[in-house]
Amino acid sequence: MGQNVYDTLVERGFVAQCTNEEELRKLFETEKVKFYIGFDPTADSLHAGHFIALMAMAHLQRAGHVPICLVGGGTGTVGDPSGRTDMRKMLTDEDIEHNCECFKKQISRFIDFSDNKAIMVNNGDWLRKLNYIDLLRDVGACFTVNRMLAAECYKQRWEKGLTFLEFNYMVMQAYDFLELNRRYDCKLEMGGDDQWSNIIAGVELNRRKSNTAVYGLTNKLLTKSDGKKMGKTAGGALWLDAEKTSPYDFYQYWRNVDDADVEKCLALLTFLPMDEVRRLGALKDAEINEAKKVLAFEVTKIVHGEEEAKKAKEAAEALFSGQGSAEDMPTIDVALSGGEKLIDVLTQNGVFASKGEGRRLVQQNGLTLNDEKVTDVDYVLTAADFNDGSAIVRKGKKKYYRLQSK
RNA sequence: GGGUAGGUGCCCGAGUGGUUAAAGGGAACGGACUGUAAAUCCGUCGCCGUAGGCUACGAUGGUUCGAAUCCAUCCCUGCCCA
Repeated sequence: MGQNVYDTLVERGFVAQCTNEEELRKLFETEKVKFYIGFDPTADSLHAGHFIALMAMAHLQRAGHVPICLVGGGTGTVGDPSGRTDMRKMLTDEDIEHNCECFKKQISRFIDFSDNKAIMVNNGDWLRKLNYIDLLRDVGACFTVNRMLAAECYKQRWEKGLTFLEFNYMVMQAYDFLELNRRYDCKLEMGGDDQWSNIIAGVELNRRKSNTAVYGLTNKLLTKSDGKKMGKTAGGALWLDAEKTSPYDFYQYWRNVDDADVEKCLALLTFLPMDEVRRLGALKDAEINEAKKVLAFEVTKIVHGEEEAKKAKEAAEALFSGQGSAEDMPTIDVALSGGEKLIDVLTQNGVFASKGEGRRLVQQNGLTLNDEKVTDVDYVLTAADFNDGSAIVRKGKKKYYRLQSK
């Protein structure tokens, strides 16, 4: 113990920008700080990008501070333009509500809400009731357009145009911070580094309206060493929902991160002590695979639980070490009535997006059935392909599927 | 409202009457190499398929033997002016 959480966050690589490092550090020492992070309900699951924020939140909670998890039932109706080149899709009220519920469930898995150790709020509760004129007079007067226009987060939009609707996002988020400060004495807002403009807007609004000193802190975004965003898979985002990204795929994602990113990920995404993180991160060449295994296991454990993490790990090791006969690969039921073409079956079950893709894969030697390369595009499945009712299909090098005859 | 530049495949972006399923790049996918890494190299990259066909260049109509390319109307976006 003893280390200031602020330093913990710095040491683990979370901190990108802070409004006032010295005062915030002091604040952490002198009181239980209520702090908030907002999550806009843009989809029905959180993803890897949110996870890093949740980890930061968890570190602070472990240090005795109180997280306020805000789901953006109000701000979600507007859509944050920060750093984006395109306008966000407008969501229906039903979608927003549904997504908020999904977020709440997921957040509850990472943050301890027992005994008022954390608070969950929805900004729709206050934003949706606001009266336009009142808000303009009360809050709008505190912002100058000149300053807003200078904000970094809109730069991307100068080419494409920014709607007035989106331009207001910053005002709403700033208002959230003011509201949370009034309701809960919330003194700190955190968020991804892309939120910096919105966060300082809130800090300034609090000062103007309440003459209150509050703070802002941004987390580094999860990027690869080459600067590209991390947490993207072929199918899009790396979701925390097991239905959208299976624990196995989730495990594999981290198992395969670049060498250069392993240490950073261990620090940000696991609770391992830093000396262990550094030890693992220092491993070289093939050795670093050990670090990746630890990373994948630890992250999967936090997100999906120890059971699932073990299963994912075992499945992966079985598949990659020898001939895989693991139970945990995606299973496809096949009703053999004679004449089923392998490609058709796999296409129908979404393994290929189209038959053309499957045909191509076979032509390029990328499809394996029970450890034998499939060379015939029109290969027809027979009972002989199934051992004990199942056949193993491998797509490319790493993707396995089990066909099960019924 | 006026002027002007645009809307092309997952994304960016060339193309301006036939040889264009549409250059180039990125992403993605497969192969080689490896450490289930990166980098690199090779291949693929609308759908169905033997040929061949079908669907596609904002939308709808039209001109033409033939249109992403020409015309009309409409929708959307940027910029400038009001």
